[in-house]
Amino acid sequence: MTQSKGKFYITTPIYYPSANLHIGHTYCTVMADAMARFKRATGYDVRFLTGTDEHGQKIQTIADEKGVTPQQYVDEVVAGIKDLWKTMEISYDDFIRTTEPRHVERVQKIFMELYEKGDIYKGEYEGLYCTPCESFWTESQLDENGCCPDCGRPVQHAKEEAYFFKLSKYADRLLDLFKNNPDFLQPDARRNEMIAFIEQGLEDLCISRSSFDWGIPVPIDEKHVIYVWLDALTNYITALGYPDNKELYDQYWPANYHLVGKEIVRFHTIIWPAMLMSLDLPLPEHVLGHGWLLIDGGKMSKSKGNVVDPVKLIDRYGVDALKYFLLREYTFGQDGNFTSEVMLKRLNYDLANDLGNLVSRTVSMIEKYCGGIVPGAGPEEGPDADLKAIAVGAADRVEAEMDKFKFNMALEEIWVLVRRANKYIDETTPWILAKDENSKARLDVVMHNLSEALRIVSILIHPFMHTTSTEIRKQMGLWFAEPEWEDSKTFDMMEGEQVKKGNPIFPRMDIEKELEELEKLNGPKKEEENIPLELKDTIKFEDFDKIDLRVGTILSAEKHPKADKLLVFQVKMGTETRQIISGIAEHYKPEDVVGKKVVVVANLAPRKLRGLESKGMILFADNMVDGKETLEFVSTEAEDGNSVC
RNA sequence: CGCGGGGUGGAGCAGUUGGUAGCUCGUCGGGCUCAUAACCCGGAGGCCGCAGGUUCAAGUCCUGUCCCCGCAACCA
Repeated sequence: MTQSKGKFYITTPIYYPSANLHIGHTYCTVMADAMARFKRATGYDVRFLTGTDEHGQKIQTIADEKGVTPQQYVDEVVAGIKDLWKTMEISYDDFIRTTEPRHVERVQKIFMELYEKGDIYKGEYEGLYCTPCESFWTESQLDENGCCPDCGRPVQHAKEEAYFFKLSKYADRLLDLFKNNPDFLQPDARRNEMIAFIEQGLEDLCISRSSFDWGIPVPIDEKHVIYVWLDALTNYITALGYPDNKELYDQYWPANYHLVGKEIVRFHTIIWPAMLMSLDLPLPEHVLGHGWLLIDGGKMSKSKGNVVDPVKLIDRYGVDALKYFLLREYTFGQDGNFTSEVMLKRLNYDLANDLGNLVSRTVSMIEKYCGGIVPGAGPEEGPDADLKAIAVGAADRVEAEMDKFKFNMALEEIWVLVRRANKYIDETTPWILAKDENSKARLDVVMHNLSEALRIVSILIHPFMHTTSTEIRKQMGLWFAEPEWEDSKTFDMMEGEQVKKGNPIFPRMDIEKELEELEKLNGPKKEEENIPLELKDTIKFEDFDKIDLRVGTILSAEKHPKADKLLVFQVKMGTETRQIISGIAEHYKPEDVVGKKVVVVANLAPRKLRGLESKGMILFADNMVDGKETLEFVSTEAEDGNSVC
């Protein structure tokens, strides 16, 4: 075993269990896992942490809707998440849940530490309050008339008691952090964003809430619960036992890498460091913000119905295929497009054609020409030297790329070797050598060299796809030995192993057919099974009856002078003509809608939109055509002013 | 002048500190038959959005400009 090169602490975000995880979460976790395994393989003392962030109003609301307690609700979802990670063979060392007593207690201690330092104070969340909306607004959020941006009614100055963290106090030190440590946050582009954010002025952070109670109680004030920042971010140290059981903490903190999505970079590079500064603790060495997986160029979202479920892909293609694809296809830090076709192609070309086929042809030939026994080394000829050089040097190149978190390049380096080995077969033409008894010695050398190449490949891919690695080693007669990273830097280790042909490690797929299958898996099947729609809360008939729907005719329409997305309509409903504004400018030109008969919510409270009043709401149906969203009028031929029921 | 990302051969992308423009797929032609109709070789195809500037030298730095995409402001 290699001597330890030191500790390596890597974390994923703790995920919010308000829904099942999608491929984006999987992506992040797969990267962290690959890095953790790679670091373990190369001799580091690794700690890999993931978990779930389980408090907050949203969870409480969902649980209420489902008629269970928040704890029951998160227990169920989290069990599912752990199952997924188990299926995906994620090698985390610890899984922290923010509802666990160890976390709750430690967060409260940390709260007290900050409080005693004087960095938490009880203040008043002061703002402009809209009573009907139960919302606070800042000056800049108000509409042009100084009224509530939600309902357009006047707001009052109001105060609500809350606890604050003195974030502003650390602005200068945070700026220094970014300016003196260019490696702290990567990719670079994000750094400028953060600096700009700090320079525009940091406000103290409200870290408690009294409007809901699903959270960790503020230790000195039972009316409040600790809000997400202090609760969630601290998981990275509470999981290590800070502050009361510091053995692991002393061993692993500061984190080498926090892996996070680009949407939460700010929390991890401003709020989190500020809290650590206040606690007088070392800061994480690096925060890496990865990009998003986009579907058809847009964000994945439930409402678009384009969420990609990793479980379906794993069921069909296997864990290693999915991991390989995610790590190979995308550039760290950048958004990437996910489509089934791109994935299937990648799997076919790289895994089936290149790697799978290489294993298959090599094992076949050893069985056919060498009685299934890997021959020993022999004199070097022709392309041997080149193959050896690439094979033996691959590990260093992989290490260099992995140090930069370039998973795609690291895998590419391995595939350079895979392709070189395929080429080597063509160059040495073993099937011709086999025809001549005099070439037997050369044939043996060729088979030996190919076996070595595959042995090295099996070691190199182990951190990324260990199941495949194991299968290759099984077929190559190396089942008895654990892959050791350092062994990938030496040639000529094999002799006498008994190879055994198995099933293709990655069967080639018919992409057209697979696409159809995937389509079936996601699409119309639902209709047959009559799966209930995901709906808002059920309302009573009396509630529905409050809505007065009327038929109207659009007399005129024009673009809102001060807004891109809004159209201003004059709608005639029987005796009355009134102004209604809708956010459909991206879908309709004003001249196309004049004369349309529409259904209007006629008794909706008026509201100002960008300065103009809208009295009511026109109904539209959301329509997805070829992945593009359009809006269709809900129309009728009935007379203006008549009610719709 | 709200914030940010991006514009590189037909498609999708890489391009580190400036030094002959790469990869995968597709396409055209060829080779091979050990292998999962897989593998290997070769060709065609790019004024690196546009215009200036710095430099011996710029896709790579600077300025300006056009276009696309997120987010935010407004989608009752």
